[in-house]
Amino acid sequence: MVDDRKLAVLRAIVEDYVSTNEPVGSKALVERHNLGVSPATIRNDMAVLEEQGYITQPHTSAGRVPTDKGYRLFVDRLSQIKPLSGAERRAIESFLAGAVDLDDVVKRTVRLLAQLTRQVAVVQYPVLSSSTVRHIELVPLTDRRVMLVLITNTGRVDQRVIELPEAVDESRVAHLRAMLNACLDGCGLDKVPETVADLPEHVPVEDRPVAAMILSVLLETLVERHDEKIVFAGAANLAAGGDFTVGLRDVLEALEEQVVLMRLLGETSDSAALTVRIGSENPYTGLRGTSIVAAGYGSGDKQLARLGVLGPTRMDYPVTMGAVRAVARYVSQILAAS
Amino acid sequence: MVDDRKLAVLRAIVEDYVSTNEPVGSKALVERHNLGVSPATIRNDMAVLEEQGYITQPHTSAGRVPTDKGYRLFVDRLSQIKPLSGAERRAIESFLAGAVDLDDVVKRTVRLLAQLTRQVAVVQYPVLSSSTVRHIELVPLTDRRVMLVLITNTGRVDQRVIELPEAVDESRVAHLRAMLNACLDGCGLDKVPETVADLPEHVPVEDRPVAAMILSVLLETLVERHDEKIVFAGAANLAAGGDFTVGLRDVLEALEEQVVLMRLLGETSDSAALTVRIGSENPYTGLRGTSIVAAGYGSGDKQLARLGVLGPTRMDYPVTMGAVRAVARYVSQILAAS
DNA sequence: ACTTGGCACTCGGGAACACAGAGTGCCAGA
DNA sequence: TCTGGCACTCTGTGTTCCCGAGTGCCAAGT
Repeated sequence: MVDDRKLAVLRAIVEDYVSTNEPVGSKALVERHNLGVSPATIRNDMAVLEEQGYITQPHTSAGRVPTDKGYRLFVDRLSQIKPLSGAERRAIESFLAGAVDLDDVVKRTVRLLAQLTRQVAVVQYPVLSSSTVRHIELVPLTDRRVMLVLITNTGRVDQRVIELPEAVDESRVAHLRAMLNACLDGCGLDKVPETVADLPEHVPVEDRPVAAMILSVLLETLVERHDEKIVFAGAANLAAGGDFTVGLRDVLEALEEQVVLMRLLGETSDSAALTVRIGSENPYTGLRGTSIVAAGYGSGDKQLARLGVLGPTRMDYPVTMGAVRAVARYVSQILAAS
Repeated sequence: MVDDRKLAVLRAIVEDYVSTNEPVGSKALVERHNLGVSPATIRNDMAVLEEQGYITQPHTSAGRVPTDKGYRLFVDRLSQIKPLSGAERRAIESFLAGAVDLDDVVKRTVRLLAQLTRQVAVVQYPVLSSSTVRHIELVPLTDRRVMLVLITNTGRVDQRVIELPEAVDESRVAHLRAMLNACLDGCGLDKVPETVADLPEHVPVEDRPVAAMILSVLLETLVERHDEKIVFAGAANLAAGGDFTVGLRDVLEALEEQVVLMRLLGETSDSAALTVRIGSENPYTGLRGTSIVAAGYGSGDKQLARLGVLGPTRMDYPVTMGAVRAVARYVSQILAAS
């Protein structure tokens, strides 16, 4: 039914359409690729492919365009991820190596990815729950107010100002701080709730309200900030290729909607592998016409979060996938080293 | 030469053009505004205004459109900043009041401003140099590596990982930390360099290389992060109004170019007042056709940074200016309170 | 000196139309 | 199963035409 030549035709159609952005016809196809058969034969194949739903024609008697299903087949079976050139690899490496802290790593990564793929890049901050507590700091601001700073082994720093129920002097704060660090240093963030559960009982009675308040904020911080933070870059690339003159608005909206982005990147996050979501496979309405290529990254074997790019369905999947995979690997390296 | 009625005509043209987005002709003008004269008279006035460069016609025999110079005159002399409604004020207040830390304040502010003005909002993080050191923390990560965390009175937290020239144990780190805090607590950030200048001499000889390293990173942090951080939101609004179908790319690029944004917001930052920069007054090429309305904000009398919106030259200046001013004030309040 | 009505003129934008070109589907023959 | 040929169907483009909104100017009125 779908023999080898038909697959070759589909591949050729995808490749040509991606590079020219115009519906591709049977004649042009045999000219550009040496398929060894005549246009008429191709036409027959195309008719079959269309019936199967892999390609479609914008109007009667125009060339064919791949459908989402066609792209899917292309990605799954017809294409090979294209590795980056040596020069690109070196560029990535040196660019990422210059990062000074986690924020910087993320910022550089997202820019790099955007530039490399000429698409919109999206990077999720490392998920807290798979990291461990490196240090907890309590900084007295006034006598009824302290700042809680949480530092993790991935270099992430979270801060919250806490309004205390009563005035507390420095030494009590110092004591609480010491206690917190003693309990939690090196503790996995997902373990924190159970670890602190009975902590208030080990505290002098008069300190309990304060301790309870601090712990509740600490837990809140862990939960709320869980994986809330996502950054993107390269929105200008959306306006570049002639695609998206319509729908651009929706895409921009989705990009600013952290929740939507989260779901796009994360919904498949059980696997660290390269994930491609094509057009209508996408859960979000405004993102028909866009595809997402994402990969997990993390230090060592622990997966921390995901990153990827978002672009028109009509994108160069082999190259994009290569870039995303490479960047994910390099970021993992960098993070593992710090 | 430019008498009252001509000014009234200019005002009417700006108002009509802003609301309809179509060149406005003499007839429509007398219909919509009761100017008490005939279209022919208006035509004469318009001819003069055009000669003076305040308005122009896209093609011979089309209506008139304000020039940048025309908008400028409108903003300076013909319009009154429109205060927000009570409901809007309350909404702002409650929305900003929910912020938990500085990051959150900034994030909420930028979203609020974007939503309020239906334009792209831009907020610069408070400039470090006008804040003071609240606390400095050194966290040992490994024996040759510490994390430096700098907390300011505005709630800003900066972090840097430092590679030490030699192994250092906890107690030495604790000692250095104590010393740093003793010296710098409450110190204005702009005063830090001179304050720490002779610090290494007060340190045991064997600690000097480490101390010097830490101080140099601290100074770097102050300088580099000086006012580097800017966030924006509402890019989707660009695609909304029919403006910008062309040039959108440039605008998006500018938005991601921190440096450009900085200059746009900051170049007039000597004054805390409301600043409007219209179209070609703008230093950046890609931003012809866009205007910027910005204001300084800060706690108390100290100006910390600037915020504003960026939109098409054809924007509703009175409303936008009102919104920017109001938000700047509320943010200042919130920051002063924390 | 300013305002007004009248009038001829100028464009831009939309509708109607024709036409070339690319592409298809189908059929009969190899 | 492939191929060449042929008739057919579209889209996109260019042309022409016309309407309407708007202008500039002039001469007359206040």
